[in-house]
Amino acid sequence: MRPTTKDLARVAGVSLATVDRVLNDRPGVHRKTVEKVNSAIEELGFVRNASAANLARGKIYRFVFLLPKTGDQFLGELLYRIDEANSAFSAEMIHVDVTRIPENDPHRIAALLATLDPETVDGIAIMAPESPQVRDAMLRLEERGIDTLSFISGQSRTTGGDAVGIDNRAAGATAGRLMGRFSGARSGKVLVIAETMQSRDSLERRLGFDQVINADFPNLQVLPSLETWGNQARAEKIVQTSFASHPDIVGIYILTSEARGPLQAIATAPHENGPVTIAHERTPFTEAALISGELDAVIAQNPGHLVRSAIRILKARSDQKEPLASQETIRIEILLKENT
Amino acid sequence: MRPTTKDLARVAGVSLATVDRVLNDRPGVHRKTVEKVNSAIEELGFVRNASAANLARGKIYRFVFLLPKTGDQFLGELLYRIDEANSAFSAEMIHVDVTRIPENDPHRIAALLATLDPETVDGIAIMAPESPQVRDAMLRLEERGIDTLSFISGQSRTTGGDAVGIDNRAAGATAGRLMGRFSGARSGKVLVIAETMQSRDSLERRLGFDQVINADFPNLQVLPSLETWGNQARAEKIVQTSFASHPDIVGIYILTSEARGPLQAIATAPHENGPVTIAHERTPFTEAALISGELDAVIAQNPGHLVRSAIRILKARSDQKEPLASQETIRIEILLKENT
DNA sequence: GTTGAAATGAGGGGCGTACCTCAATTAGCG
DNA sequence: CGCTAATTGAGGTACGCCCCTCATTTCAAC
Repeated sequence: MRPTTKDLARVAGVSLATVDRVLNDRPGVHRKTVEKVNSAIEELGFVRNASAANLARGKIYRFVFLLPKTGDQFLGELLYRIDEANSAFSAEMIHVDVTRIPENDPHRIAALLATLDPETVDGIAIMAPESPQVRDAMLRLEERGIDTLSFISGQSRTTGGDAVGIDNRAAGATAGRLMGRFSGARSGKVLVIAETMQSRDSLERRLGFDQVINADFPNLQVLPSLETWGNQARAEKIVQTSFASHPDIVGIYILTSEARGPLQAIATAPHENGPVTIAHERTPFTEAALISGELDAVIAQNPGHLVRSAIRILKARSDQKEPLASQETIRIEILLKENT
Repeated sequence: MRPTTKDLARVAGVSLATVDRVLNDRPGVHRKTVEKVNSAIEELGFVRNASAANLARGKIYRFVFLLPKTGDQFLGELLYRIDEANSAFSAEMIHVDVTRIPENDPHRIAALLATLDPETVDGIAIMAPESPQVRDAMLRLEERGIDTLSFISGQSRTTGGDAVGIDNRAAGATAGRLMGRFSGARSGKVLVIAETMQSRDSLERRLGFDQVINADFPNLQVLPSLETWGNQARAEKIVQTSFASHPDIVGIYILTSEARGPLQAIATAPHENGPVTIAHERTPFTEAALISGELDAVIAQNPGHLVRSAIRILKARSDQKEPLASQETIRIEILLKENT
């Protein structure tokens, strides 16, 4: 039988009321008494029954995911996983909501954050490009008692709050290592394609990529990043131009989470050499491309894990507990045809 | 406010007692009445409060991990993660125990399984080489109401029960792909080192490895598997002999979860070419070897994830629920220096 | 209609904890 | 010593559900 508060009271030689006061940090307990209870906890190995506590409290966890309004297949995957988690965690009194806002409108994001009510929301995971407005709004939310979390792409890690997502510099470096090793002894140029290089994430990936290539693969020369701006026609044009002016392209690195546009552009552009092609994020499209051989490797982060991790961290914060660090580290996954 | 059983009773137009009968599959309820309650559940989106239910039931989950008596750093990691999970899940009334048995003694394993009492144990995760005795014992356990799970290395997947672990053929294939790509255009031989090839896991990995190499990398020739039998002196001898008789070794694949012995053997044996070296499982040793460059890649499965996944699956089975498939799939991880 | 079985209702006690009130005891201070 | 403040105890109610008992109603077969 597991020890209960009754056992604690007995062993500590105090009343249930006092045990309760100590367990819940209520005031008006003598220092000595607190210690008596704490050593009884030690002695018995008492662990509070979370179910009973939450039941008594009537505790419901209400979390929000703030996501971009528009997005690619990766975002779709996230939405699906949030939905899935919502069902799975419902029995544990965890409810998750999704709010979507144009991601390039930091003012609107900040405004929305300002309207959140601690009575209605316990915590929020925010996926938004770095901006002072958002960062400030997050800080103010914390002050008002709503936990915040940078989700995937985010505010700089120095905010104090946690962040869920991969280290993009390391992800870029991983892509760089694969690019270098996969292209073997061949010399030539490497094309880097991004939707935009405005974002911190893209910059970090590029940085990591360049570091590895420059340090260990002098046979490769990384070209300036091409930006598609999410425009297919433009993507095809810039890719075509690149192939034309660089006949010695041996590698292509697609920074963007939506690899579809660039890959289609590459497929339609005439080129040779079978360049090594690496992209980010597992989506139905990249998965198919891996199988077919259009892609040689995909650097990914598990969307389901990202979502559940964010939820667990917010829950732990709400419970004033430490999350299990080892469980909440998002791995930089490397997907090949064989381990997809 | 979340709907409770009271709301269900009201909406369905029945009493609390009947709601309870339906929710817990108790007999003596008319088909029509069951339907009334079920549609009320639908209508309200009722989800049973798992905390309250478990509290009322006095439910405690007691699981056991059956692990080998002797093992390497990977086993140590597993033990640590089990301990960690035990603390983390304690508040949710989940208790985990570890029992260790010499893994090559299927009779003793079967005997131990036969002694388990459903009053004391709800489920067990078993890490043991495939054997008819163990498989039968598992089936009998299931009949007696104790859930069983093949853990990491296991009984063939056709047992009916779940299994937690990676697809070893795919893991071997992944290693093969990396070996092929990393060795570039070079031609030569590939050394395969295992502790033993007796186990199903080793065979499957080798199979997957060979398939990929044979299909896509005709420049590589995979040598017969060397077996160290867990003996360091022997490991060094066979590695040395291999290097001596095959001057053109361009790759080394260590099947064994303990890469330490083989790697040390390789380090002490004179060789050239800087062969591509790939091993399995992340341990302090393989991690260091990745950083130092002694290893080019590691194929791994996350020990913490394995442990928690096993626990969650056993819990779900105990609750008669479906586990979240996407969360319980163990990924075949590829670790490079950059994403360790 | 009678009868027996099946179905349903009403109600209570309990799980371990939170949170509240009020009384009782103790400690500290002048 | 008396007085106030600090500390502690006792007890109750609640949370949502499980599980049990006993009575009552409904139904179907005769």
